[in-house]
Amino acid sequence: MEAPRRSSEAQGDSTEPRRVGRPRSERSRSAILAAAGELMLEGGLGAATIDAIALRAGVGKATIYKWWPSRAAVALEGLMLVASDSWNVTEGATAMEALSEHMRAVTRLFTETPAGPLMRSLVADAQSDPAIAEAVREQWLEPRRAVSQAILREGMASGELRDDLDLEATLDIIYAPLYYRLLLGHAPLEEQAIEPLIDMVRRAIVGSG
Amino acid sequence: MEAPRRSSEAQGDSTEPRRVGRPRSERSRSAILAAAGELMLEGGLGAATIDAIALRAGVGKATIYKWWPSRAAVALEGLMLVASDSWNVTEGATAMEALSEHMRAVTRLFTETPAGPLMRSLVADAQSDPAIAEAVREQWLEPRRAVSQAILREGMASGELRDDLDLEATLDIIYAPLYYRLLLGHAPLEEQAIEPLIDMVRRAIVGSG
Amino acid sequence: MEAPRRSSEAQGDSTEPRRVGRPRSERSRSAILAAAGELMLEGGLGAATIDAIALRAGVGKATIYKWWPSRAAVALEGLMLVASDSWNVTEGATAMEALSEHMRAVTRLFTETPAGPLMRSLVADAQSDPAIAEAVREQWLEPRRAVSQAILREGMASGELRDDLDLEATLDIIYAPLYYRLLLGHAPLEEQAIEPLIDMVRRAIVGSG
Amino acid sequence: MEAPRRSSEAQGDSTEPRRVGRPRSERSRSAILAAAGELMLEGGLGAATIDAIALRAGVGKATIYKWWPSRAAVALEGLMLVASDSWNVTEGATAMEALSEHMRAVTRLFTETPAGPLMRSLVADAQSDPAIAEAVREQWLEPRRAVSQAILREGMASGELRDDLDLEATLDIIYAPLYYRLLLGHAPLEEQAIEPLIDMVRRAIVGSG
DNA sequence: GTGTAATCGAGACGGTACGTCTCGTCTTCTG
DNA sequence: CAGAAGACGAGACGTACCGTCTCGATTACAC
Repeated sequence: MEAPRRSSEAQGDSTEPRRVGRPRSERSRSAILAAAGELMLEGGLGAATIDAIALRAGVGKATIYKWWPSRAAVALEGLMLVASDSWNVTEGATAMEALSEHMRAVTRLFTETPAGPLMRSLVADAQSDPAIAEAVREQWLEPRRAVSQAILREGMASGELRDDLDLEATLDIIYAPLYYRLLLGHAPLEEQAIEPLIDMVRRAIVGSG
Repeated sequence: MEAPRRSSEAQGDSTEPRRVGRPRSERSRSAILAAAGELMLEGGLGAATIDAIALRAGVGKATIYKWWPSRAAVALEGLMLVASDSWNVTEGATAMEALSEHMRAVTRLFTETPAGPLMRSLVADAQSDPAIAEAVREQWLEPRRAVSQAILREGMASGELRDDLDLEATLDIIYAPLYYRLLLGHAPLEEQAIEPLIDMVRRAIVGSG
Repeated sequence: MEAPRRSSEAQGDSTEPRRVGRPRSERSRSAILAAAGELMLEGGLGAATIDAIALRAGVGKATIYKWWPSRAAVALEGLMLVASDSWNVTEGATAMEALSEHMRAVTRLFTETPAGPLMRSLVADAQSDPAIAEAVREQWLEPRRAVSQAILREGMASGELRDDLDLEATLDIIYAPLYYRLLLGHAPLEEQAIEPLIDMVRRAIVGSG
Repeated sequence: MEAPRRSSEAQGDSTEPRRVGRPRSERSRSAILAAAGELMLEGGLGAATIDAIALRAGVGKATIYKWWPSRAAVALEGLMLVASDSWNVTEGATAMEALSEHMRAVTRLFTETPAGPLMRSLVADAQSDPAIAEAVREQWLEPRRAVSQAILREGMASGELRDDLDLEATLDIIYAPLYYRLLLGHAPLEEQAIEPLIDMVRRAIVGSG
């Protein structure tokens, strides 16, 4: 996949790429992302074929392929869109309060927005396409993990958390159960239902002293 | 999906089903499972198409569809086969020792056998087919979780583990990171690499006294 | 195809082939022929698959292949059965009367018995299998043409018919329109509807003197 | 079958069907027709499977199914193509001369071009599919019969032919033997071999006075 | 009666072709 | 000249029959 060739939030690269001809239609872009999200919510992931997205969005298939290299890239950008404003870290809170709220926010994101189906689609496609897997890791997972990592470092510095935490392992303990439940569905993924998971995290990382 | 209509481990049902006609060929069954496993190892999950499995196994496609309702059902049975003897619980060990060894065994299973690719294929397909998701949960996840659950109960009774553990959450803490790493690949899934994860589990579930 | 390996009307070959073991079941043979005829009448020729015939007849497929080399062979024998007693030549009649009645008999055979669908099946299969074509010619066409040929020779000898008839061409003029209508269905194939065809034959072969 | 949804000879329907999108590829159309004809000549009718045609033509199977509803429809259009310029009526000739030449032209068409195999394929398929049968009658048989019918009417008007001819029966006498020999192969279908058939027709339809 | 041997039903098997679907690319016309 | 419309080559899908191959059960003759 190697990431969308272009994306909307042009990350300020000064070398603008020959601005000639008809500019990209913003209408198309948002219609495509919306159609993809809707189809995944309505008919499951299998319903969001490229043909179906193009039809629903009133867009030519080539337009999709022009801007995104694969269905997963569309999903990834859709995910970014949906999740864009849902990663606010609670200010002036303890590390454990911030982490708890973060876990609840991820849960709400997965259950109350198209982010859940979009993420499931991404993980599914990532299993057979390493490029998609890498894009998910680099563009989705790592940025989010960085948020929690900062909280953890702060908590370790303040003495609230153990000072011998393995950061990678701790992040896995925090996130893994949420993705595990999203993908396997063996247990509910709801705000209340994850409190026991938060407790497990607390016991594992708060200083025992 | 509703599981293979028949499987190998004929569970001794006394009402034998009219033994007429040519019996099922054991050769076909094992060739199909073997071909599926090989193809997943060689060419990734995308390479294990039904056509390719049939070709590799020297088998008609209809034979596959006769005994398994979907590609995922083949993978599930292949998984059972590969994993059949790898779930031995360490006898006479503490709960934490047993759980540690269990986590290492799962890790080895995923990394050193076709079980890893098979499981990845199953989870991927489960995202767009609820029947597959249910089969994975009922035939794979739950039986394995039952093993750990027994260990946990024993540890709680003996006082080795906290007596206020939420079993579901504990099981998620144990298994989720392994599947998370298998599916996302953001961190290594090796026997040494998971020691920090085992530590996290230990801190979360061993009595703090 | 090369003709049924064995058929019912055992033509008394003295070298009997070791008459031990269970003899052929007459029940199977007639059930197969009946099922084939019924299926062709009911669902068109496409419905008379070997699988369907075996199912309808309550017979194993192998039993069919044991005694007939192809679906066409079954049809051919079914045709013989249906047509067995319908080729009586009118005695003591003029050649033209005999031929007229013969054409009407063929017409009745094709429209009022399974012989029509059976013949259509045979001709269809003969287009892609030369062996079937040959069997149809040798076992069906030629014997019937011989009947008309005898009538023609007699009529030529008696002076009723022209004495310069080309026999092959005459036989084609007699039979071809009937098969043409059976196979293409562009015009009705009924006893009354073929009177004009009989007239054409009369004009072509009766002496003009 | 209901005939190709569109064909080449666009019959000038004023309601043009929204000319947007990529137009149909003429290359594909002719490659498919050519491949079908070649395969029938080379390997018999059984060799002209849709898979084989698509492979030979370098075309996706869906492209064939998009424009033709069945293998027979492809054959029918191939037949039109092959036969397109072979139905010229001899001008300024007697009716009997015109009919004779017409019968010879049909014979040449069946023996010296792919039209023979194509027609055999069509008739074979027509036996189990009424839609194909109707297409053959309406799109092939009737237009050709109309040619002969015109000749017959003229000949009857001029007094060259009997004035009491039954047209349907006469057309059958003319065409049936040719198709009969094509389909059954009991007698040669060559230009010389059909002279006796032409004689039979002459005797049947030329005024006896 | 008791073999012995061929037949029977049932149905699983390796294949081939079917007709449908989705993919990602290409080609044309329209705004 | 960007983009919608949609045709295209490719190839996997799941189904239907093909003709062959086991099976166990059933005959009937030969001993």
